[in-house]
Amino acid sequence: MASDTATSLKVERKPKLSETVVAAIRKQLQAGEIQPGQKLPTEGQLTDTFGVSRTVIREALAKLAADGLVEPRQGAGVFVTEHISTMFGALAADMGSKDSIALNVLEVRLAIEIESAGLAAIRRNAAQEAGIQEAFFEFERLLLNSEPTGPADLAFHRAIASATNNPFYVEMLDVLGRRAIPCDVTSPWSTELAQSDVYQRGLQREHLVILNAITAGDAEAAREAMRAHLTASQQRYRERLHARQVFYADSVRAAATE
Amino acid sequence: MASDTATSLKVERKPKLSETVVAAIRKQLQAGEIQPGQKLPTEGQLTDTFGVSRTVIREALAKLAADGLVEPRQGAGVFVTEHISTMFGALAADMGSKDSIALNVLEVRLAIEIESAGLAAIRRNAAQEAGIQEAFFEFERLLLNSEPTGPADLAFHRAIASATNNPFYVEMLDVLGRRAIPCDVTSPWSTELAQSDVYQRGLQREHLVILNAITAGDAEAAREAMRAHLTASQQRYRERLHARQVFYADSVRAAATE
DNA sequence: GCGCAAAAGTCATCATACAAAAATCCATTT
DNA sequence: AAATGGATTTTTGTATGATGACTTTTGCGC
Repeated sequence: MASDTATSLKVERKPKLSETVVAAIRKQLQAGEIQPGQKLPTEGQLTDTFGVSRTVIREALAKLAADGLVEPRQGAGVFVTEHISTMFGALAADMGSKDSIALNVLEVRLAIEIESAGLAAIRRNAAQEAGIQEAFFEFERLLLNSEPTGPADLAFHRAIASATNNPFYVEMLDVLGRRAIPCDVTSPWSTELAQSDVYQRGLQREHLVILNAITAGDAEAAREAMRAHLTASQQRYRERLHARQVFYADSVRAAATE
Repeated sequence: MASDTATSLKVERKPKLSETVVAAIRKQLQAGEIQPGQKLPTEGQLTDTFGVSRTVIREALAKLAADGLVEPRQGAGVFVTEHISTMFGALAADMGSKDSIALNVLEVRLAIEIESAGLAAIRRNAAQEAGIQEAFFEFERLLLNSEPTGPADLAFHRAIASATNNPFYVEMLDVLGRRAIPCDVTSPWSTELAQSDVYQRGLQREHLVILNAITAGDAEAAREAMRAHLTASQQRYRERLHARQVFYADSVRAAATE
């Protein structure tokens, strides 16, 4: 009964065909390959390009329509919705890669993620909960193998946003996360300290608190755990900025004295 | 801009068959006729009970699954999700996808504003605190003069976002607020009930709690007050959507009998 | 009883056909 | 020549039947 998720380390869900199609079209829409208000290829064309039946295509389009990304009109075609991408476009446009901006964006992301953790604790279903656990254990596995954990970290947060059943949370996270990823990933100056084992162990410990709160269905605890995690990440980010500053100062001084 | 539907009083929506089925099943789920974790009737049975093709049934089930209410398992059946938020299911029950999107956006805005209230309590400077107070008393003045308070309400929230000293918060608020404004402003269908004096008095009372918490520098209290305010607004929004639905149903019935 | 294979039930996908609405084309009319 | 109106085509919505994959249950042999 309730022990279904107890021992399920790997969930190995069957990726339904329609979901892959949804992902593909989503990517195209986010890349702006089809402008808002414009018509998508017809169902017939899509069946050809993706090599699946019209049933699958229709299911995928229905899902996109449910998320408000497209809008089918009988006899006319399927059209890209206006407002969504413009919103994200506006946001994504004017944040560069400056550190001060990154900190501000991180702060907005904090707001989004705290609330999404709380909602995930309430609204998640079994599959979504399994998805979060899966990402958690993937992080664990990579950590033991000393492989880069960045993607798994992102996947963990993304799974939580997805468990809110509000598609805007995950979209928001995608847009914000692409610009300012707090933890590690491929920032050119965070190669050594940030990737240390104790550092990542600490991350995982914080993740566990979040995971426990969500599986327990405790929204308040989930929010608090996520807040603690992200404020700690914020702090680590600041420290790294400071460390880089010190490093530069030292190198400048060394160059002057030699 | 968004007033394209203002002059078209009649519902120009063709209710897709699947949407009818979705509404029906949603109502059943909400009524608790099928307990969480239990299996729904099979697709074949549903085709009989609703008198539509299996295509429609599948589309409806896919939509319910997209909202996280049910969870299909190949070879086993379609099961009701364990942790369903009755709130969400209820509010998305019988409205078009457009309103459902608006509610999702509103939910994101809730996340942003809660955190911004907390930050404003900590980071505000004297001028910003004065700005928040000014907006508050402007609302009061308009209320006494029976003038529309919409802009002042928006200004109050904007002043709080501005007091975070993080420009992204106010920008976020602008982008989100332009799409889905929860309070009142110029929604074409919120002319009477929503503008009542007691309604706006209630808003102002909630505003006061927020203002007090911010001026006291109590971030936790500010967040809680803002959360209370916005969830209450969400509730009011829901009720208005429902009222509109009833209105349309009445007008349709009247048109049929005349 | 227990284990295992067969069978039935169920969702996922495919293929085809027709209906309905919109867009386009074209002929008729002004 | 321009405009109007209807016929044709395109495209989504719905219906139907069939097949495969997966899950659950049943039944059989031991």
